[in-house]
This record gives sequence, C-alpha cells and structure tokens, in this order.
Amino acid sequence: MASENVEDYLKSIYTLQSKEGRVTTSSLSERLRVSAASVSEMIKKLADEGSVHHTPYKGVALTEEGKTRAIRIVRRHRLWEVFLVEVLKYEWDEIHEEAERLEHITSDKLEERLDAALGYPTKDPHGDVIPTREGKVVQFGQASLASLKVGEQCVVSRVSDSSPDVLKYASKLGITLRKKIHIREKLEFDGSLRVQVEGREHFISGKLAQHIFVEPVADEKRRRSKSFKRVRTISRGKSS
Amino acid sequence: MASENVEDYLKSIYTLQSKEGRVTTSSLSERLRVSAASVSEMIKKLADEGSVHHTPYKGVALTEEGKTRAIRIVRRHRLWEVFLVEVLKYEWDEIHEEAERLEHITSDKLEERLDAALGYPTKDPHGDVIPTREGKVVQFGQASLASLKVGEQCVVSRVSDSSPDVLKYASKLGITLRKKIHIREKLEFDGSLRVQVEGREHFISGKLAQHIFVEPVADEKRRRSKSFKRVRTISRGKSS
DNA sequence: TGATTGATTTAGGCTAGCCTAAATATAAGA
DNA sequence: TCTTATATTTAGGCTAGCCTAAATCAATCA
Ligand SMILES: [Mn+2]
Ligand SMILES: [Mn+2]
Ligand SMILES: [Mn+2]
Ligand SMILES: [Mn+2]
Repeated sequence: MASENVEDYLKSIYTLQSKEGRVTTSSLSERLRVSAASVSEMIKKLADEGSVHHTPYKGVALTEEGKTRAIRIVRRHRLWEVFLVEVLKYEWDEIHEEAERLEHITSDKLEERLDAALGYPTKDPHGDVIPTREGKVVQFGQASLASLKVGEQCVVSRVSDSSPDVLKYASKLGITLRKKIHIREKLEFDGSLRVQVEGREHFISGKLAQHIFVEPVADEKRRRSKSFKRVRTISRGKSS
Repeated sequence: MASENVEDYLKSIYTLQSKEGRVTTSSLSERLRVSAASVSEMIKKLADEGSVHHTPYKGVALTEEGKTRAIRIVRRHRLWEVFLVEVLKYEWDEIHEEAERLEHITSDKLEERLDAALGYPTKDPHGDVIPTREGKVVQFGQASLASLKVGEQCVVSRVSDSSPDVLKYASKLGITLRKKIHIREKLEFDGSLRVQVEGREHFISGKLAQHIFVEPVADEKRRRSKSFKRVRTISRGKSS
C-alpha cells in the first residue's frame, strides 16, 4: 500500500471533491496543514502515478483508480470509528484522530475481520455511510436541520464529524443519531432555532444547525426503513 | 511518541537483551533486516537521546528510560495480539505482523480501553506475559519441552512466536496453550521426541521442542493456580 | 608480540516529505 | 487592454532512515 501521507492526500481530495466539487492546491494545503508548495509537489507525484488528473493552476481530480483507493481508506476509517464506539466505548467526539491513524495500517484481512466482528455496519457513529468493499457509497438524501421550518419534526440521521466540539456539544443537548427533533421557533435573520429534543428545549445557532442532518420523522407505525429515501448511489465511476 | 522505527529498535534491543544478554550491532542488523551501518547510525541517535548506553565496538544496553519505553510497546503488541485472536478470530500464527504495526499507533487511551475491553488479560495468545501499564513483567519459570525426560507429563504454557510456521505446525499437532503432553520416547542423540497430545502421538524434532515451553502438569485436584511457580519478577530497574 | 580477520563505524549518497523564498500564471478591476 | 492581487509552481534546503564502500578497531592465532 501507499504511504500514510499519500493516503491522506487521496482521502482529502475525495472529501473535498464530494463537498466542494473543485479541489485546489490551497484547499488541500489548508485541510492537510501543509504548505501549498508541498501540496504542489505531492500533486505532481500523484498525477505521475495516475491517481489524479492535474490541470496546472486549475485544480485536481481523482482518477478512477485514485477514487477507488480513497474510498477504501474512507471505509477503513469508518469501520474503525464503529469499533471504537461500539467495542471500546469511546464517545463519538473522541474517535477521529485514532481512526485517522488506524486506517493506514489496515490490511485487507484486518478490514474484513473487523467488518465481520462489527456485524457489517452500514453507518459510522456520525451517521456517515460506510462504503462497501466494492467501493459503493450509498448516500441518502439528507437535509440540514437549518433547512427546516417552524413546526416541522425530523430525526437526526447524521452529524458532521468535522469538529469534535460540535459533536460534544450536540450530544450534550441530546442531539444524537435517531433522536427526534421538533422545531419550535426559527429566527429567520440569523437562522437560529429553538428546538425540542427528548422533552428538553434548546436554542441552537444557525451555524450549528448546518452541521446536523435529518430525515423526515419516521411514520411511527409502518415502514421504519424506507422513509423517503431518495437514494443516491455514488458508485465508483460517477463523480459525486 | 517516537517514530515507528525508533520504537522497533527499542523493542528489538529489549528482546535481544532479555534473550541473549548482549546486544550487538550485527544482531540488531539481522533482526531488523537493516544494514549494520544503519544500525550504527540509529544507535548513536538512541544514545544521544538517552534511550541506550553505547560502548563503541562493544554493544548497547537500554537505559531505564529506554527499557520503560520498550516494555510499553511490548505491552501494546501483546494486547493487540489478544484482540486479534479473541475478537477478530485470527489464528495465533497470523497476528504478528498486524500487531507489529498496530503497536505504534496506540495512544494511552486506546491502550487502556483495549485492555479493559479484553478483560485485562495477562498473557498473549502465545503464552507470553503482557507487561502491566506500570511496566512490570511477571515471568514464570518455564522449561522448554526439550528439557523433559521420558515419562514426564507437562502442560503447554507458551510457544515461541518467532516463526509463524512453528506456530501453525504446533497447532496442527494439537499443541496449543494448556494442552497436556506426555513424553513417550526421547532420542538423546538428536533430542527428538515422541509425544502424546490429546490421545494422538507425534514425533517432533528437538528443534521444535525448543520452541515449546511447559509447566509441570497441574495437580488436577487442587491448586490449579499455584503449581510450582518459581515466580520471577522482571521489573523495571532490574535487568532480566 | 604482531598479523589477520571479522565486526563496527564513518563517509558519501539517495528518497520521501516537509519548508521558505522566489518566480510565474491567472483572474479581476481600472 | 493593462495592471495588480492572489494562487500556484519552482528552486533550493532540511531531516529521518536507508544503502554501499571505505576506514578503523578489537580479538584471536601464529
Ligand atoms: Mn489518516
Ligand atoms: Mn465519521
Ligand atoms: Mn512494530
Ligand atoms: Mn506474542
């Protein structure tokens, strides 16, 4: 396998690509906390070995092969996150850094055994989908809590894992996966919300709301599995 | 923490020191599969940072600090080995390389949680003692199977983990931890043995017998825990 | 004791990744 | 269109570890 550094570059390119579309030298520089010059060098290397397409001064995009490799690392990262929470009883805000290291030393066999021991999970502790071994990423349409209106109800399906502080604060408010949220009030000028979770009411900022993703509240009675899943399959080969 | 390379040097020095007493440049070179010149360089570095004492042209020995660090890595290695066998259902001959990588990315917290999740094991899957977090290594007096005489009985307490092939072969014969072995015949000129394990008889070479460590057969009825334990405590501060 | 030989160390080089400073290309504004 | 600001790339250097070849030490044997 590639070095830890190369793997983290690929993963970052993949994530930025999914989230922002364009991946620039400076976005990678910021994300990986490495100088732009170093990124530029690494990009050249990745392009040479066929993991990315590079248009100088324009940006970078994963090749098929690069994407496959990136998704594989994402899969390992998320499997380890499940392990840390389910088996080792970590909190969801404590797992990122550990998984960031574990993902690089995971052999195919280890990945397989871990997956099996965990019962073939499909989501990580933040609600992110775990890619299959074949590299398929099934993403459900999710709305951010910030997009809901007063009076609506929803269920938490994902919380952005980009900041441990956000995660810690969310769980302090009781906002964890599968919790039901009622929107009691919404201030349009700043997007902040008054919400009810498990009987308690909280004010949350628009900023925080953008990190919380939800699905329409399940129909209580039937179809607890197929509620409004506008399934979007991000498979290898299609750029997301 | 130190780099993976430094950690593996420390661990190898520790192991060689326990096993052979003297640790030379060439023994490290052989064990780590690195040129003698490279070892020489690294030794200088380790001596500079206070992890080893170095007498040029003579050899190297861990300082207190170096020994503490080495034992810590051994502890992590063996905890991961238990995890791989107990949780991920690996065979005992498949775990070394995985643990060799996992040991280096294990934070204090991860070590602690893993230990707890495994139920604070004291031995690894090969029968080696897992050092405590304080660095204490309790080693029981063990005899190699090669030292027994015809007619004697014993129980397998450890199998050298130095070769996956030995481990695989041993388990194929049914020679695994806690199995009872009867010595049926011994050829003095080459040390080979005819033994009985679980009702089956096997011939094993003297070479193989040297990799199998045993304790006198437990008294069946009482004292299943304190059978002839000439306990030897190898604590930090005492050279083993 | 003195020569020989094997082990060890030193010298000189290489690669992966990182950095800062300098050069250059692109895009936006006058 | 021309200038300027910003992003990107290139140049030149550094460190950790590795290597081979050359130099040096120490232990043994004649
Ligand atoms: Mn990582
Ligand atoms: Mn996650
Ligand atoms: Mn190792
Ligand atoms: Mn072991």
